[in-house]
Amino acid sequence: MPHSQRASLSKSFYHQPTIDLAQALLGCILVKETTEGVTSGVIVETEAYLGATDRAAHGFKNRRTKRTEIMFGEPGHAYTHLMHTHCLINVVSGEINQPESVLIRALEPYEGIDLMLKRRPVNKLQNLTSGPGKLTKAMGIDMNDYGHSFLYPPLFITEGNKKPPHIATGTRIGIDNSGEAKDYPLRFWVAGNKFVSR
DNA sequence: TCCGGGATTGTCT
DNA sequence: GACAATCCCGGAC
Repeated sequence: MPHSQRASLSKSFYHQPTIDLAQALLGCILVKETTEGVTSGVIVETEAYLGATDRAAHGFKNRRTKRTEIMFGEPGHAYTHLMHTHCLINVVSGEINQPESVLIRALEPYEGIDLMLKRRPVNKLQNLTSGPGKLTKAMGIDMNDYGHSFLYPPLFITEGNKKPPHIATGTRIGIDNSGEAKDYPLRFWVAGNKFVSR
């Protein structure tokens, strides 16, 4: 059975602490269904953003705006936002009124690779979804997905097949202007995987 | 209304 | 390694 037909992860999965969730998501499958077809990929890289106390997070000091609103709600929803010309996707975590999230930074392509290549032509498969802006374009994820629940199609997450991966840890990418927060070890990836962003 | 900046990527040197 | 592309968001005025 293709992963796109498997059941999504349960609601309780998203209620674990943000750092635990960031690691638990590694090896799971992100699926997006559109009229063009189904695409999916194994999550191989994530970053945790700890909300009120994390200067690098959009929810720092509980800053609540139209953009960050979804993070103050229930975990398990999609927080999409624009960065330069790209759309980035996060999994909302933390309980109500805790603006925390997990950024999905890289995928290993799984289903619908032809469709992903059509949306985002690249020479090497390794470049297809190995970055937060790359994977959203390849899968057709955009601001229309803001606030969508990962429990249901057309955008959802299923359990992976493989055993729990070996997880490597490091500092987050692209937040050099965030004071001491730039040194927090909140980036997680599948050790040795070719599709990690860097 | 204006202005500065950003959780990126691709291209050029 | 450096830098431009490109555009929405949020704060200031």
